[in-house]
Amino acid sequence: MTTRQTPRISSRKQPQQARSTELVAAILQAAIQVLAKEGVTRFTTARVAEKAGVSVGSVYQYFPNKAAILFRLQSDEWRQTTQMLCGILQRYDEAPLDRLRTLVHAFIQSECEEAQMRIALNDAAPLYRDAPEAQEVRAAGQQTFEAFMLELLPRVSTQTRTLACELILATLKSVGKDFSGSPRTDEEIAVYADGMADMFRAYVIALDPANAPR
Amino acid sequence: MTTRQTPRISSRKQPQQARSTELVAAILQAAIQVLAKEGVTRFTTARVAEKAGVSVGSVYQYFPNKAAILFRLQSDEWRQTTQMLCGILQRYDEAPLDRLRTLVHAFIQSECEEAQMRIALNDAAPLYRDAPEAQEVRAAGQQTFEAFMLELLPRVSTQTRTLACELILATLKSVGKDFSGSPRTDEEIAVYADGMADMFRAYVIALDPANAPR
Amino acid sequence: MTTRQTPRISSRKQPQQARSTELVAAILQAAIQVLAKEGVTRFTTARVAEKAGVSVGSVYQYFPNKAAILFRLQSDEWRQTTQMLCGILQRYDEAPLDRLRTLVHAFIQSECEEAQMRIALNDAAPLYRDAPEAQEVRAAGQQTFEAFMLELLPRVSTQTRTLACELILATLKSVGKDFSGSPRTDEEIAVYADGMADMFRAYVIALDPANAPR
Amino acid sequence: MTTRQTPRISSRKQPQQARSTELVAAILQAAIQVLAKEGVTRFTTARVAEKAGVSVGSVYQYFPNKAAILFRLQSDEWRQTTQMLCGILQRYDEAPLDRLRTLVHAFIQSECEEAQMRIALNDAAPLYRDAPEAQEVRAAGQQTFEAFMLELLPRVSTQTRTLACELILATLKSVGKDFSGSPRTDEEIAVYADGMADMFRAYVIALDPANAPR
DNA sequence: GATGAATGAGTATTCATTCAT
DNA sequence: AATGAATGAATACTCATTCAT
Repeated sequence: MTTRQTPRISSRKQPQQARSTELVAAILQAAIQVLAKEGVTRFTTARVAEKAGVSVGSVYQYFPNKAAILFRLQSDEWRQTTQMLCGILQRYDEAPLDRLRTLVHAFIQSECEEAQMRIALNDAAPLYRDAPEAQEVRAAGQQTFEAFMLELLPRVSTQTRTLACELILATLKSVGKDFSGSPRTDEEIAVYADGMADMFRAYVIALDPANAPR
Repeated sequence: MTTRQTPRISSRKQPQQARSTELVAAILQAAIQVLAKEGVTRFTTARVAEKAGVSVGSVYQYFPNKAAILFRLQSDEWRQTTQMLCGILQRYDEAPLDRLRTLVHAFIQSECEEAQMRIALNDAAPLYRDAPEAQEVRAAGQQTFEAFMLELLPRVSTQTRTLACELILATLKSVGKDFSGSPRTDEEIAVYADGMADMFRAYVIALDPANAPR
Repeated sequence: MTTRQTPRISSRKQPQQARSTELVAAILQAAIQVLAKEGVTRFTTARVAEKAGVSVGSVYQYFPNKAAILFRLQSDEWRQTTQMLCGILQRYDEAPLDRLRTLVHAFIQSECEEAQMRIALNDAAPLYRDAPEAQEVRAAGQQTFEAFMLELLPRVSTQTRTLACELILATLKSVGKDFSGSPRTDEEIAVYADGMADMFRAYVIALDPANAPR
Repeated sequence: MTTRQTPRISSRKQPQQARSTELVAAILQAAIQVLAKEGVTRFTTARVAEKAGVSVGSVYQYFPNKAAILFRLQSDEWRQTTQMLCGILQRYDEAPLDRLRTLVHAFIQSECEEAQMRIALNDAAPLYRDAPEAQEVRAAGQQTFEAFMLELLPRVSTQTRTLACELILATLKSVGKDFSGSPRTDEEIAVYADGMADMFRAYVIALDPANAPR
């Protein structure tokens, strides 16, 4: 395997002034639009700059390269999703399996929003996937979910729990992505999410029958 | 959304002579290598031709464009996988849930083989995804699985069964792809496949408890 | 000026056998169709061969290169036109100026037939223009016309007559080509041809008033 | 007839700064040289860029495609010629038929200048002919000539005058082009232009004998 | 003679990135 | 800091022509 370049992807500078923050926001907004409207293959820095109403130079002032913009878009999205999911998982007043169902619904729904852009962003994965920063962001959300699984499956071996955790998260993520690949109605989304929640529920109960409703 | 072009992807000519078949094979082999070694972004017809030891012109003699090569690679793989899975699903002497477990193992394992190339091929999806030919190939395998699910869940409503079918296939496919994204040992593969099979099993039993072992 | 290649354009071999003659005819017919249907830029030997139902190799058996096909098309057309015009000019029972008018009509009309192909053929001129053979063919028709002009302007100096001859022929040819560039109705063709004939008539009478009707 | 594409041909950006204007000029100059030296078939953006001493990218910064360069060359020439001819036609102190003669001389002469390049440019016509912008430019010059013809043939029916106008302009243009196809001495040019002017003169007088000298 | 597979130079165009202003 | 002109490597695809069978 030839060494493939994995350029640095972090922002070139931390925009601390209001002006800069606005600029970065404008660039990201423009990037989202270009991505949704033109697809990955036509996602160019020039187009982003034009849409953002700034010069290419300015884009390169805040992002070291094209991949960095895409990566930023992706990690912002991960951050948001993670936050949302963590919020749901920590509603300790709801039964764990209910929270899981709620989470599945929320996740699938959010995946289906702006699907066009998400597909394009996903298509762009080869451009930023190999960057080390990408790994970190992805790891973050896992923590909370592991805590939740501990709550759900306290009597199960760590190994089994970890596997269940990985499996459910992976399913949520990949199948959600796959599902959102085609346009869906709210009805379809609800039905699909319910199905997935049912599957997770059955799995969790199978792992520890104590989770079965009395 | 601007109209994105979806070029024809079918083979330019059916190689009926031995010579031609070899050539096509050489091109596809070369394509696999280029894909694995260089990744999608560096997957060019010129590189494929060079690796195959033929001229670019010859590549274009058998494939109308770059996407067609990738699509061919993908559909060949789909065909193989589908065949394998169908073979497993039709072992009527084995208990259905055992067959499902076998299938999961076989699938995950096959996904992890040549992972490098598969990832790259997956990354290339935007290039052939929209082609009509792609839809057809994908639809083919679903038939057999639906028959199998009918065997497994005969008492369940069609709607529910269809949903379960979709869900399980999607999970297999997407989660399998996701899992194979990182290098895995045989041990890891076996454990993961078992976990997934457990999940499917629990789901199926939940849908129709008659599937539970006595 | 860099030396531009002016390859030989004559037929590679004189097809003396019936079979060959048919082949050449088929190729030329196909060439006409390709030219009319696809335009110069898409006029390729492969397309001609396919249309003619022969192999590229066979095309190259009878024509040394692509330009030769085009040149042959052109010179065949010149030959035909020349014959037609000579026929008209030699109707000694008609008044010379009437013959000239008839000739103009016939020429403009013939130019407007198969205009599509003629335009394409004209566009292809750079491909065969420089060939020495092209000169010869063009010179042929001039003879007869000079004879006719001598009949028409016997009392005028050779120099003047030659000039008039050149001028009228050039006008006929170029303006005819230009006029046939746009699609025309029979009515338009007749009117235009009449105009041109009027102009030539006035010119001829001005050169020798003896040509004026009494 | 298959649809042939007709790409946009207008300049990509208006060069408002001195630097840019120079660049455009350099590109056009280079284009003229390449055209004259190599002919249409070897007229490539790369060669133009190299001759101009700029990068291909820069060429594409100012011209959307190759045809646009050729079209620009052609329309610049049309503009110049038109201006010159209009200037001559509006010398109201000269007799109309004298102006016509002057015009013919000027036109033929100008056609014979840079003939090499003009031929090549003409050969390139298929590349820009179909563009809508081309139509407009060509229509412009016609206005002035129509006005002149009205001055010359006030008593003639509109239809006849329009025909004469078309005919004379077409002859000027096409026969001029044809004549300039071969290299010519000043002497030859003068003689030929005189011949053409004689022909026009005779035609105009025939249409309205009032134009005949007393 | 006929075939048509194979060749590979040639072409237009794009786009990430830099850097002088 | 901001600009955007300039760069030029890279890429998909075509097509005239040859030549082994």
